[in-house]
Parts: sequence; C-alpha cells; structure tokens
Amino acid sequence: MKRALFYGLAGGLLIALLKWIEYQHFIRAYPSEVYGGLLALIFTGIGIYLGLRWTRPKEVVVVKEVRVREAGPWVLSTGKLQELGITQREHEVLGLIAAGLSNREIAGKLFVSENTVKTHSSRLFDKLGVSRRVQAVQKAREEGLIP
Amino acid sequence: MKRALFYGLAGGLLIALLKWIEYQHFIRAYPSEVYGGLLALIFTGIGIYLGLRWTRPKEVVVVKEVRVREAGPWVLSTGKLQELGITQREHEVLGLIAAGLSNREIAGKLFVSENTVKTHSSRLFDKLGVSRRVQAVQKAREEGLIP
DNA sequence: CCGGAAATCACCCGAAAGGATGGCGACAGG
DNA sequence: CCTGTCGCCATCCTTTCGGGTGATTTCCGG
Repeated sequence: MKRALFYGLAGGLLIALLKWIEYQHFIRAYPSEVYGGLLALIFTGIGIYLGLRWTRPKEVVVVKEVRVREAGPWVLSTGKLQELGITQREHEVLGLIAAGLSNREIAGKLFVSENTVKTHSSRLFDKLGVSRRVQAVQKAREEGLIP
Repeated sequence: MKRALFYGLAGGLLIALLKWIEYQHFIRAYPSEVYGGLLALIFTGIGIYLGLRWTRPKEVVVVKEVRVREAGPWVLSTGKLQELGITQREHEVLGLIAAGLSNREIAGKLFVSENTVKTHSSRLFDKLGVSRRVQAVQKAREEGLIP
C-alpha cells in the first residue's frame, strides 16, 4: 500500500518534472542528456534503496571481541532463548544494546526504523522481566544469552 | 528460490512486452519512453550494485575471538582508577549503575539527591569517555573496574 | 486457503537520562 | 591564607528510553 503510494508519487513527480522541462524547451535543446541524466540519477537512488531493502536478510553479524574465560568459547544458551520466547531479531537487538548502542544507532545498523527497534526492545524487556536496558544486559549475561 | 523464479518471469514478461512494443512501432512513435525505461532499468541495476558495494563492507562477518586468561576471582584495577582519575564516590555510583539501578534508586541507596548522582555519573562518563550508561558498564568491565 | 508468528513502522506520552553551568561547604597542601 | 579537589545540590534544556496501541506485510504450517 505504502509502496504503491510511493511509486505513484514518484511517478507523478517524474512526469510533472518532465512536462516542465519539456515546456522549458530544454528537452528540445538537450533531449537525451537532461532526460537521461535525471532518469539515471533517480533510478540509481531507487536502485540503492531497493538493493539495501531486499538484500537485508543477509546475515548481519556484529564485529565483536569475545572475551572468553578458560571455560571455553562461550556457548549460546539456545534453550533459554526458546524458553523465554525470544526471537532472532530480538536477540540481535539485545546484542547491540549490550554493545552500548542507542536505539537510533541500532536502527541504523539493522536498516530499520527507530520505532521498530523500540518495539523489539520493549518486547525483549518484557520477556526478560526487566524495565531498563542495563538490567536487560545483566540478565541476559546471567542467562547465557550474550557473551 | 521463489524470488528468483519471480524475477525470471518478470524479466521474461518485460522482454516480451518490449518486443511487442517494438512490433507495434511504438519505438518510433515514443522513442524517449522506451529509452527512458531502459535507462531506468539499467541505472536501477547500477544503483543496486553500488548500494550493495558501498554498504557491504559494513556487514562483513568478522568474529574476532580474543582469548583472555581471566583466572582469579577478579581483582579491582586500582591503577586504572587513578589513571582515569575516578574518585571513590564515582566508583561507587559506577557499581550501582552496573547493577541496573536508576539514578533515583542510586540516590536513595547513597542518601544523596538525584542531582548529585547525575553529576557523579556525568563526570564518570566523561572520564570513561562514554556517553551512555550501558557503554560505561561495558568499558568499566573491560578496564577491570567492576567484576 | 486460513490463522498465527514475526518483523516492520507509526504516533503519543511521560519518565529517565544526559549535558552545561553555577553555587556552596569541607579539607589538604603549599 | 589561597588554591585545588571532592562531594553535594540546583536549574535549565535536550535527547533518549520505555510503555501502550494499532496496523501492515511476509512467511510458515495446518
């Protein structure tokens, strides 16, 4: 729905723009240059957006130094995750919260909106039974959800 | 897989469409439209490529594992404390922050006002070179200021 | 094909946290 | 005595968080 609107608008704008240019006789003076250049720019932008959007599912792994105690390379407690009903995305957000990132930074890193990060973290806090991020990090560490 | 099929089909359809258009001599009637469409397609592709190219490095999988021999029952790094110029009170506040307490709770526990806690934590963040409490906890743990 | 889980996004609101500045009393060392 | 450090408190302002509600899209399994 939203996408349709977006494309509709973009298309409308494009057409209007072209019309205007046509009226300015630019199109007759530099037909392919102006027209093509604009198209190229606009669609390059759209391409970047689409590329980022559709390839998102590629695994996003955070560069992180894992400090291991001699007990071994730390193992994620998958059981706890399921027991608490924590989804991958939530777990991902948890990791970034523990890394000290703000919601906005997390949103940037995951290519989603800040609102999304907030819902994720809210649900996360719920499932962990905490109400602040520092507590969440503490709890998660205890439960073996993060290194 | 499903997506690949979809794109394949879409591509096929597009080509067929273009062929049909060509056949209808549309190319002669509306050259700019066809030209623009092609440009759009091409630059969308280029955009996708560029978008991926420039953002890819950010999600390269680099799991750096640093083995550290952290044997004993943890010892406070007094040196670091002095080096950073952290006072006892600030260190005390740091501990409570790491315990997941809010400024108000810390104030209650230390019998001081919330404002005082805030100045302490502010200075603490300054000395630790961070700006959020989760970061402070993380940093402090790295430096051996808290268990 | 339907229903539910998961992920996404939006908007609102109130509380918490953080930054900047300034003031005040105590106490130590030059 | 003067200066510096520390601890304490306040006020103002901005940003960040957290909670609540509702909606859409995608995908999976029955």
